[in-house]
Amino acid sequence: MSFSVPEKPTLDGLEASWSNVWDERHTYAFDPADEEHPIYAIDTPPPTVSGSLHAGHVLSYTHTDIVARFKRMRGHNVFYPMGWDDNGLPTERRVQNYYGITCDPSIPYVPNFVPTPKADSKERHTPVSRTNFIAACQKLTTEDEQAFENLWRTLGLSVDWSRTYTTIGQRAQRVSQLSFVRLFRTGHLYHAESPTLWDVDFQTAVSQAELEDRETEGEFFSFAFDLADGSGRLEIQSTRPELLPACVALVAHPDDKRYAQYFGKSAITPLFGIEVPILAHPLADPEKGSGMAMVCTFGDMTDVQWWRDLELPTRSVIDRYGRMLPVDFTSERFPSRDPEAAAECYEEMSAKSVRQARKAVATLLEERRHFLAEPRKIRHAVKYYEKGDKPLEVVTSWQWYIRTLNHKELLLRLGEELNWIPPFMKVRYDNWVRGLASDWNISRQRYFGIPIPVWYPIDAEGNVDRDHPIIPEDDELPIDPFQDTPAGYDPDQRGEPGGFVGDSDVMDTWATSSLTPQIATGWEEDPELFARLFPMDLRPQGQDIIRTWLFYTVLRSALSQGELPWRNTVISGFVLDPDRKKMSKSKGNVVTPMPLIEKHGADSLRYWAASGRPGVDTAADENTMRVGRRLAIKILNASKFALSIASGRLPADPERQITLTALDAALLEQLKKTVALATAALEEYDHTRALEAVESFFWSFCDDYLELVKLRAYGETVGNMSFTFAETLSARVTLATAVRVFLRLFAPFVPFVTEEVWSWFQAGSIHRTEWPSEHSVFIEAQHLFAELAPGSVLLTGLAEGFDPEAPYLVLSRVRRAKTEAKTSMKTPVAKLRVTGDPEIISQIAQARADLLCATGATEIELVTDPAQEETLVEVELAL
RNA sequence: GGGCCGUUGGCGCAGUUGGUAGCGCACUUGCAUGACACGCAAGGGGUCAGAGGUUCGAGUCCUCUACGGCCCA
Repeated sequence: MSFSVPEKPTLDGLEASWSNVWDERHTYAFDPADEEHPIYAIDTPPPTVSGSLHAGHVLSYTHTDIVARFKRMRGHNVFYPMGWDDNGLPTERRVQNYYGITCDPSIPYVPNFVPTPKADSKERHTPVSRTNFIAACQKLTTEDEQAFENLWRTLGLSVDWSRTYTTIGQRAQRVSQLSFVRLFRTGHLYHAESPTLWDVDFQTAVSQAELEDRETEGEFFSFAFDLADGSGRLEIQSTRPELLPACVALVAHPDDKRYAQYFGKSAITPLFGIEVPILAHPLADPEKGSGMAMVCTFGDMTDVQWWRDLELPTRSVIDRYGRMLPVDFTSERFPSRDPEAAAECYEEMSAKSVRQARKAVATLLEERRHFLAEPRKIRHAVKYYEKGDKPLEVVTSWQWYIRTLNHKELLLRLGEELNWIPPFMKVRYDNWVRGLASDWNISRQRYFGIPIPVWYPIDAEGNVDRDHPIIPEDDELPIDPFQDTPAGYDPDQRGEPGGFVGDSDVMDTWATSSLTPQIATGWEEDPELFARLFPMDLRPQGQDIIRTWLFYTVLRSALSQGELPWRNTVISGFVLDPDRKKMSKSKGNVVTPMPLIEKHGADSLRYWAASGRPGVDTAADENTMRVGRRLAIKILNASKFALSIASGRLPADPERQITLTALDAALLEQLKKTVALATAALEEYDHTRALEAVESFFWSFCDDYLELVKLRAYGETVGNMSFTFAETLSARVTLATAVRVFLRLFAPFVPFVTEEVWSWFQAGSIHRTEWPSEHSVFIEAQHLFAELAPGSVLLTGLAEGFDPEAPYLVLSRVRRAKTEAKTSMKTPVAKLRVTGDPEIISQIAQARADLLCATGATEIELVTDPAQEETLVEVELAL
């Protein structure tokens, strides 16, 4: 066995040197030509490049990398690409702030425009054309992606970087648009003018998954509706009286006895005098306010449901900017009994913001004595866009929807088929699917996204005909309906009567990132590859995006492939700051990884990540990283020591047949058990248990086994004792085997230090070496033996039932005696007597020479006493 | 309001099918010994959030409560 160990091994610089070597040698490349090995395909989460990578990413991506490395060593052809999510609103916002520009589609394109980082953040943003804006987005995301890749390489992720994709790239555009047109043709996608949650600042529609409830101060107003037949009046309580002109009905719960007599009658809206029906609906909450609610088009999504279920008319009063629309109370839509009075009241509100209008209408209600009680301050949950600052409004607009509501059962069944790690995470998916309230709106009124691949005809009068969208053919894709012309039209017909117009919207980012399995595996591009890779094996992801990313991906795959996109999902927990608070930008407690790598080393950071179980929140604990660093250093030193002893010069005259000593054989047995345990744990995605098993075996190897056998392994004469060639060789083979095996068991966790040590004595990457098995341990020992002593034969002779704990106990008791005497471990032992039952004594006898060497005793007296249950070790030091 | 997870020595965590508690860090006391002082040895420290139940026996199963966290209304 030949090897070259640095004089003073170090962890410093391993990240840079080995990540370069891995890159140059394509160590982690997926081999599409390999038909022999089973494929293991990972659907990596594409991180949002407009954000920054934090310790949470390190946790989850390291877990995935451990799986990738384990599977690769188990002989799988691992498909492990990285994606970057650079599409969408977060990127737009970063670009706006970074370059100080804002998109204005009405401005013409400037060919030589070069965005430059803005020095002063307070400076006004410069408006630029849509094309220039998109170019700026592309420039910045490219730079951001490079920084992300560097971090991942430094962390040692075994990604195949030749297969990187982005969610705004050509491939993603084609896949997203292709999926769009396919879903349109199969009826899973539709276009409708319907009430939609709308952010008035961002000027875009928002989907159910992007909602956030926020506790907000509000006022509960109590006012009266007169019954239309003049027989009395009804009390209504509402937080949004400005919607009174938009009222289309009153509803109460069908079982609410207080109101049973009124169902079927009608009432008159105060101030505006519009007659509205009184109806029953189970969603009306008898406990809330007076138990009777007014339905307005639209205050919230409950209104939308009432409006749908009860087939009510539409009276929109709020525009897309959150201002009150003009209303004509003589029209059919707003049939007021007293149009003049209604118009006079509405005059106070028209064109005002929602808040101002609320104030105005409250004043009117007060003046005209419609209030039944003083307004009452309350705190209530109001829906916001998760990135927005103003409450969402419901506006009616044209949007594209993917059907979800009629697929609930299918989606639940697929959730059942998926292997969830940990299993309880499935509940979140089930709850989400059961609670779906609307189809998925994928239109976004933004710029940096994948265009909706649709045009609309313009009729002779110049009206856009949205009922007959023009859908491109598959082979035209990807298209930009702003640049490209539909078949059968000339470019100069754009916007003209009898011509066409492009859909100006882009797709929701999730509409693309829900297709990462299809994008990565070559769907509709490389059918052969796709057939081999899809469905994929693993989806790792955060628990916070089960209802978005996981759910949407399952949906897309269900609708286009009719099956799950992957077989397993590992859900990671959150990273908490060292005080066990959830990290968030607003708290300013976000832990960034690069400084941690610089301080502790990549292996140490990975060790920390590996100590967190899937689904369990884990604190960013530097202490654990220090432990990881200690382990890495120990691997370095112990390996160097064991290898240098094992490869020392041997005395001549080898014996022909050699049997391992009982202690050495027992160590190999322990090694086999450790291999079995770690392998089983990793197969179940329980990397924590695997690491614990390997780690604890390794420390016992260093502290007990190594100490016991080192003199024997040197093969020198110690005092009055000398070892045979066979005894020395037995120790050396065992040491070298142990190093080879535990390095590989550690390799998925700490890839840098294990690769470093491996390179001292083996050709090729450890990460491409076969994972050890119980069966292989002894075979490897034989191979090493053949190298160390050519021509000799190693007999099995593995000692059944030999427990190394027996000699370890004696060693430990002698150490205790020395510690208690506050003396050096080198202190000789004058007398050593062990009393115990016959089995224990016989085991200790088999390690007698090793014990004499390690304890510094010249003789060991063994007393057999079947009555001695607990082994008694008597030590007398030669002080 | 509904759901999920957690509560084990000062801190961070293990505890497979129920059988009188383990690990690491920290702490204390020592040790220059043929790799490692970023080391080694030994030691002290917990009636497993609380109450009740099942059982010969519960950290481990059941019920309730409290506290913490997250998700959804």
